[in-house]
Amino acid sequence: MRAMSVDPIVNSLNEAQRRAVTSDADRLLVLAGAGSGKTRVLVHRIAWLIQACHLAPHNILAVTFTNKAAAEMRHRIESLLRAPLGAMWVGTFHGIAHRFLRLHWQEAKLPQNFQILDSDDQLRLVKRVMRGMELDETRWPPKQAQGFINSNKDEGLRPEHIDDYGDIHQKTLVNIYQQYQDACQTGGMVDFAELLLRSHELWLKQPALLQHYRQRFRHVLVDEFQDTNRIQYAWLRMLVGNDNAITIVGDDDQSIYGWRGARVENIRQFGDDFGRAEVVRLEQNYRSTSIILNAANGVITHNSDRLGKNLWTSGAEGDPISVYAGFNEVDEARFIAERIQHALQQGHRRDDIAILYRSNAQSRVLEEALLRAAIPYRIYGGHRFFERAEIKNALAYLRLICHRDDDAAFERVVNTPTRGLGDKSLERIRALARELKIPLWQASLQVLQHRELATKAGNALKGFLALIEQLDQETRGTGLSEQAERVIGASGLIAFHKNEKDDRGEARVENLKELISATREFEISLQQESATLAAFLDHAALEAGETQAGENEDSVQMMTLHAAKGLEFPIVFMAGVEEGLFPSMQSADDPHRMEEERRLCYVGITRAMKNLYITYAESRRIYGSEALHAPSRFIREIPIHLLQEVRASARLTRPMSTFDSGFGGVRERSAAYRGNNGYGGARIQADDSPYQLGRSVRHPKFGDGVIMGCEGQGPNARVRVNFRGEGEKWLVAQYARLEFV
DNA sequence: TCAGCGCATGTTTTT
DNA sequence: CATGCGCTGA
Repeated sequence: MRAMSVDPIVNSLNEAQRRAVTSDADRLLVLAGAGSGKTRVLVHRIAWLIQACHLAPHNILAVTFTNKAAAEMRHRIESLLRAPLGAMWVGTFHGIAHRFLRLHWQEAKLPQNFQILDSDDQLRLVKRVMRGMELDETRWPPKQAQGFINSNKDEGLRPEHIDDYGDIHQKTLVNIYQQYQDACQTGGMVDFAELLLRSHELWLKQPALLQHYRQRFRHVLVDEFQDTNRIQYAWLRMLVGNDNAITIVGDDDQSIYGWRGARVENIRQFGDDFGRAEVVRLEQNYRSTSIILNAANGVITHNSDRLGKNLWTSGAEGDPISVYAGFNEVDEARFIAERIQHALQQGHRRDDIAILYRSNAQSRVLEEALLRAAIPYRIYGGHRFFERAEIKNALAYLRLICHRDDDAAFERVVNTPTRGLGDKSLERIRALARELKIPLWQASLQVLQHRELATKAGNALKGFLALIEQLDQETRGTGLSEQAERVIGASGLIAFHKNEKDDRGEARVENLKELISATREFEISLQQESATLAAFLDHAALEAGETQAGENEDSVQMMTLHAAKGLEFPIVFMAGVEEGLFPSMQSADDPHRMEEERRLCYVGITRAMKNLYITYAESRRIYGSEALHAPSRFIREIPIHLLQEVRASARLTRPMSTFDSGFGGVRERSAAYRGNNGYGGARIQADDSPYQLGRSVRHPKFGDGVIMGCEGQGPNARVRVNFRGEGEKWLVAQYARLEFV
């Protein structure tokens, strides 16, 4: 390996990138603007450390925020070096902290088989603890308590470190935190924030261990440093110490997670705190046209709190940014769908196009518009695979099998599928568990022993305990996938979900089957012997699973602005760019939050490579009622010569011109708009086919529905109808006997 | 045990 | 508006 030339590592880099990659500074801060080759620098620097500085992969630790980023980084390093890097640690903060805790469970005072609690499990546990404290859930929202616990852990604080100011409210929350923590400890459970806090404390209390890792990790590299929170910062600080090297890469202008504890200040603090750092700025952008870049710069310069950086490109100027004012959100969506269709006709791939929005609630109308235009799309976000209820149920069975004391799992499935074990019996078990500070499983055994339950409930409980024991014994020594298959089969979950009356039941059964194949894939991806049930459960908890249906199909990408960070698309639509929505209303009063909104806008704009469309609606239905919003201040912050207003088709005259009125002047709405049917009506159809999109129809068998699409003409036309209850069907017009209603 | 009702609630999200 | 939750009654 050493004989290899380092040329490929540095040749393709620009001057700044090369300085960053080859720097011999112990503390290197790379301020990397959007699209400036951030990941590239990180990847090449690691390769450089290995090949030019002869650092063993074993001595390097690379930390990211998401599993996806970690996987991508490893992959890119390996393909650059053309060698696998088994010994190098690349992972998320949480993944790495977890690894430490697994290796040193004893020193960390955890049971060997401790389990990871995801936020859903955590909330349930918080609720349980609160019920034990007899707190009124309306006065003390469990979600808020959960947030309190997590944000304190993220700050590195234990209950005893929190000052309650003698305030009852605060006192109660601290108390909940304490009791929750006790419950975690007895149950051998660790939540996400705990992974970091615990491993930080582990080093604090075990200097020898810390020393060992300091000797091992000579160089630590961190991606997206602007997203680190306090505990992550402290964790890094401790691991690096005074003698090791650290490279951090980040962009203060892309800090959009302040609301969940990320501290941009960490970047600024880095220099002082770690000792003088060399700073390299990456300002040349390789992604976007200069118009898009200048727009982004125009917006972000309105923030005062910046380290300062100016992106530039040597590339083409490109097309102006299109701004469209929809008269309502349906019209806005219609416009977007129409433009997408146009782009597709020009030969663009659907994958090249993204629609970005501030809040998930916006996706629905957009989705409907794409559906109507028959454009395949994919929505990022929402529930991921391992977070789905049916999957969590199945996993709970598996968790109980390898860990009887897992109370979260116990609670979840003692009565799922329902087996006649009511809340009263359960409460008795919980009470005993609380009293004796023992897990629910053991409490159940005792309750049974003392015959404290009604016969029916008692038998149900006995049956449940026996089922778990039996499955454990039967599947001992069998492979993971076989075990999963057997357990899911015996749990009765399949029948349970099949019987659900919604049409969702079927999908759930499918998901359960997919879970079994996920265990198979897991076996294949690891060596057989390390693919244990416990390992799979960790995997499920730490990687919620990107698996989404239709992932491979070429489709338009829809996601929130947050979810878009780190991605790029030739064509980007930013929808709902209105005051109150984006920037969000709840950020209006706080200048810091307003700056974060602006950074979010900066992130959004810089996702676009060639074409950017900014759209907003003059009127939008929000929470049932209609709201009139002014165009977002962010539009005004873009230099006006970069913008081009897209006017609605000639059929209607706009009541307000975006530019003439100086944004947000006259808000008069003409009667012509009110009269239309909510489908962007007047403008949408010139079609003489009776099967118009959105039209309500009735079918003798399927009942009422709405036309979602139409192919062909005349009697042979095929019509796509979304029936209430029946879902979507394709019908041939001449046989369908559709009635218009 | 489960359906049905009234009520509160309503950004952004990874691990 | 629309969803999700807790509580109530059969």
